[in-house]
Amino acid sequence: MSLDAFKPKSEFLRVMQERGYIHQISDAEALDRVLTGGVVTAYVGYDCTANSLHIGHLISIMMLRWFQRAGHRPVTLMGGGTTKVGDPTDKDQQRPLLTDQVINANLASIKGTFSRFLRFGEGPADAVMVNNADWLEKLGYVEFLREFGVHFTINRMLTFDSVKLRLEREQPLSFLEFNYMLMQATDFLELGRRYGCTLQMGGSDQWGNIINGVELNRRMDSRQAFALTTPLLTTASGEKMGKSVGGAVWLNADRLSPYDYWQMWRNTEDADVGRFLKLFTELPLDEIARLAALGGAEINEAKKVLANEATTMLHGADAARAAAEAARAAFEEGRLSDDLPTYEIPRRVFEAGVALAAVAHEAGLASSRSEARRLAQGGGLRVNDAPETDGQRLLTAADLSADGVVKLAAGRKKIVLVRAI
RNA sequence: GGGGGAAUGUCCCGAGUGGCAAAGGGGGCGGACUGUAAAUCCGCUGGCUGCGGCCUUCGUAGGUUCGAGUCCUACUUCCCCCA
Repeated sequence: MSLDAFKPKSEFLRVMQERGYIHQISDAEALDRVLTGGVVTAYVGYDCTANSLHIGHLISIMMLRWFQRAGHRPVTLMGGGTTKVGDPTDKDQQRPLLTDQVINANLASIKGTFSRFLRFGEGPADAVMVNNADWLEKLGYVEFLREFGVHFTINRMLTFDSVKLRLEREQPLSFLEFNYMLMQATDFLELGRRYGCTLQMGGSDQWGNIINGVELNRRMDSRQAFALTTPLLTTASGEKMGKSVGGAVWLNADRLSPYDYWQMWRNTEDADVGRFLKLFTELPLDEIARLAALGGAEINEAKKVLANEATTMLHGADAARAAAEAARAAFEEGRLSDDLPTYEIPRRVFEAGVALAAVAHEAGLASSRSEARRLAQGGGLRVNDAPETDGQRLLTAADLSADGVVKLAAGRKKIVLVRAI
């Protein structure tokens, strides 16, 4: 099964292959035939453990987008039901169980992201969003066991990585979590029955879970279904991708500002530029090849294109332009811009004087006051561009500009405007 | 059922004669060098602080001791050997 020699005829698989989205396909030739034969329905599942998706989800969202562009129907499956159980894949221990309220709030908060990438509606290739709580919660335990449990052997389940790794790492795997893969498999079956869905996509870690669904479709409904997974996204230096100022790269603007999102892309390593342009923008391949070939400092132009394109897709052209301009002003001219992250403090606090470390902490430049003091001592904290090694130093009205703003920076790239109100 | 081991800084791996805020890595953050890159070198990496200190950490709960990550008891989870 050499995918390298595989020459897909379908538009969708051709794009997937050219742009580097494919890690494994269960039966590439057969899937290719189905895709050239008419409209196909495919789904990706998303759990609701947080109130925002993050960059790790973006690659699969882009796949659904290309899928729709090729004339097919994407389904986004929200794991309202499966999140109650928790996917043990890649986790050393069970996560705290989430309540219905939290799960539903998360689900609502995530929904908006998809509408930026996919066209939803009633047409044949319009995207559909479903929640697996709709069918999973109706199932009774004995019914579940009799209907689906008979199709799974413990012997086989123990061979899947999600289970095997936990056992090998000497970590407990609860019976609750052990059921997760059955639930995901029944999702695939249910979507096959409801929407004629025959393809499930996801990250490479989902391969085992997806294959279970493929087999369940065959055993129970004699439906031929397919699995397609993407490679794990890492940077050229081997890091797992998904870091930005202070943590995960969230897709919701209230968790990571468009400016910081833009910055994350702008700081891509040279060696990743071409790969990321292919995965996270829709620029033509020849244009990407040209950009990725830029040498030396010129490749910074390619990084800006990447940041502009990716930010536009998620947050819109206006937000992307504002982010690009704020970054240009801050880094290329040393000017301030209103689009830089801002933190507000009552003016009278400045008049009384506040410890620099306290402000730096509250404005998000350090995770504690102690850390802010250490940052200052190490020479990484700047007030209005002047290094300040004493975290105890008081900020006063004298530090404010005419506009009532003081610029704080942690390192070269983290800048916050503290505004007196 | 019996016997022997293991759990450490809430990111990970890991050392730890009863005096320990606890060695060393990795990761992360900051500095230098650059191109807002990589590589390299250097520093920091529990919280609060009036900088004199105070508080909270070594699977969980008790106990011994002036003092416990270190000793004792019970419990939880995992590994190995015997049945």
